Amino acid sequence: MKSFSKSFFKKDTIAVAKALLGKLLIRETPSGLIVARIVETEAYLLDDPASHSFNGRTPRNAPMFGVSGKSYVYFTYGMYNCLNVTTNKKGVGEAVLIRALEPVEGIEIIKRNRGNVEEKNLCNGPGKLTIAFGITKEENDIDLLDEGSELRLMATGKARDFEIVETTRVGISKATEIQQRFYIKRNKWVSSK
DNA sequence: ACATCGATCTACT
DNA sequence: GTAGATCGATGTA
Repeated sequence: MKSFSKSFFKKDTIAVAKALLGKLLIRETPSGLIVARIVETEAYLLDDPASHSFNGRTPRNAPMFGVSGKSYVYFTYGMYNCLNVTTNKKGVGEAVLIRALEPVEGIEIIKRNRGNVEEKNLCNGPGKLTIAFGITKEENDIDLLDEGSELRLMATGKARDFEIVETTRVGISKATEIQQRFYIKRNKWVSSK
């Protein structure tokens, strides 16, 4: 494993959304470490009507307009949280939504957090993976590149060994034609929809 | 004050 | 495999 360079997330958001596939999300919990591989992402750009940042900066989406490489956690459906990684320069409101994870380590903790669900359903959706990782608005706007963070990202140091599928995004009512959802081809941990 | 937005689970077929 | 039920936060008027 190796850390990311700060500049990694300043690249254009679509490139980051693709580059995040195969990278590791790490969570420190009181009961131990959880590690999972990112297998599905979506890019949300500044000029995108489906993006929270489309109508400008507000208290909720402020992390998207801050520096890159931080978390943006938002609450949806009155019961779920979703995790994004901020991208691009300060002042440019863009982010990548993490949609699905493949458990690598700490799967017993994930199972305890998720309750009685099938193994493949543990982290195959943005609301599911935040439950699995115990992520709430407490984890909003934290530095995902700092090794001291309880939630952080790591690169693997390995070359990419999978193909990326590009398709339309899930669960949005605007800009549904934009193909900015990316996932690892033939990976069984990708969300079903 | 009110309209808009969206992920998951359950129960059933 | 799928239809239906579930709610609160947000932003604008």
